Amino acid sequence: MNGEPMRMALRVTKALADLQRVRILMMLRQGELCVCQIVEVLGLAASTVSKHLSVLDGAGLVDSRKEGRWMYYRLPGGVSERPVRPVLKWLDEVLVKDEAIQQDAKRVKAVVACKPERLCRRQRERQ
Amino acid sequence: MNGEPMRMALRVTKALADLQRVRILMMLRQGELCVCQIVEVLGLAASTVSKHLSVLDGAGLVDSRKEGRWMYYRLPGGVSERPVRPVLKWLDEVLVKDEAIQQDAKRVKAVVACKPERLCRRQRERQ
DNA sequence: TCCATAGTTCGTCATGTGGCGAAATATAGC
DNA sequence: GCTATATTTCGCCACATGACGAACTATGGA
Repeated sequence: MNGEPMRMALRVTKALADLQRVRILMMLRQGELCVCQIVEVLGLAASTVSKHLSVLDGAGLVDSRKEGRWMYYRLPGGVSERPVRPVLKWLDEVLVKDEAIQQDAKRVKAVVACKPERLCRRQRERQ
Repeated sequence: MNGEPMRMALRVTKALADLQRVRILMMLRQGELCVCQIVEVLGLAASTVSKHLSVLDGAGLVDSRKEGRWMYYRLPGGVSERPVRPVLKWLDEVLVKDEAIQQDAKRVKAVVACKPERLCRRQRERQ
């Protein structure tokens, strides 16, 4: 069984081949976020964001934990970090200076200041 | 002007998000190859391979030179290598043990033993 | 137990991408 | 210059992917 490495590698590269997913990964540098927080920053439907997160998860690019009704995602750490570490490091280096990424970072700061509960209510009321 | 880094990064990740293009990059570790040699190993139409190469080129993942009627592609070196070096290194590490990649390597060895002229003739006659 | 609600899954649509063969382009050799 | 030919570009088709809203699932609190 060794067609695995290629399948793994492609899962990672395909996961990284999308603007929104890269934005999510960069946002997670600031710490774990729940889905509604990511939704708030990206401005996409929750279902869309959830799908993106499952793709990132499938590629081992995020870890997650459930806390009550909230699902928190974070960059992988420890053992799970190993295989993807170099790619994430590269992305980080390349994108540090990206304007849009810096803007996202600001919005993340604002968003983590709210409790997820408030965010979710705002999102519901918005439509 | 600074939305550039993201556009660059996505060009790279999208270029890497395809099996055939990854195979090509791994093949080029053994040295420069002309299009017909790559066609021979991948078993795809020349037009398809050419398109893949232009995507890789657009992402800065290959350099090229023209020699007569033949176009040679190689992994980037020197200055052009810099921005993508870490990703290529990662890919290399992940895929060293991949069976399919090792098989490709063998076929590359066989193919570089022929002169491109012979290869091209064989490909023409094949259909 | 039942309701409210965060997140996921499903169905659908528009767009993007990879494949091919045919036509176009560029170069070597006559 | 003309012909042969390696590669690229173009037009087309089939399939993958990202977006949404609706339906579903699971969890906390009344």
